[in-house]
Amino acid sequence: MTGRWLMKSEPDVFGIDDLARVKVEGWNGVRNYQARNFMKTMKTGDEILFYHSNAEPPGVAGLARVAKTAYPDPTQFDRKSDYFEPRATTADPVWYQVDVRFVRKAPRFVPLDELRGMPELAAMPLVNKSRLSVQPVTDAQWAAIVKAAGL
DNA sequence: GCCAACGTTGGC
DNA sequence: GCCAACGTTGGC
Repeated sequence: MTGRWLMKSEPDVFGIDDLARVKVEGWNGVRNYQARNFMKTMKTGDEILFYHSNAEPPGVAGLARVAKTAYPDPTQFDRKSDYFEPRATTADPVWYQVDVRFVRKAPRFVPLDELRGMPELAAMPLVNKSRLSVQPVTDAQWAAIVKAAGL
């Protein structure tokens, strides 16, 4: 069964247009255990809603897929990286990433205030003040968002 | 840029 | 194991 997810990214750093350009991106820099654990359960081909956080406005911007399952995030080993993790060793990594492949931009961007107004989404961490940057999406939630976005 | 909400760290 | 202090996320 294909998993469905929502992943947040700040468009000033890496947005849907960046993913469209590079096609495949390693989703590095996740430093939250819950988000990491979700990524570890992702399978190749799982579908991803690409969400723009810290944006004006924030909202769902496009569709992507998991291109490669979880593997150690190399930035954790890089002393010069903001994401350096002193506890991590190559034999025992702490953080993981997946590769994400661009599918398409949303024909219609769906802003957060509209997502908040959709009753199907009331249980989503996204609209419940959670900062969780990687979260699962149920079939009903997926259907509602995909419809609103024209995806 | 502000700051509330939340997650993590570390002293005890 | 508690919880205060601190750091980060992300909407506004």
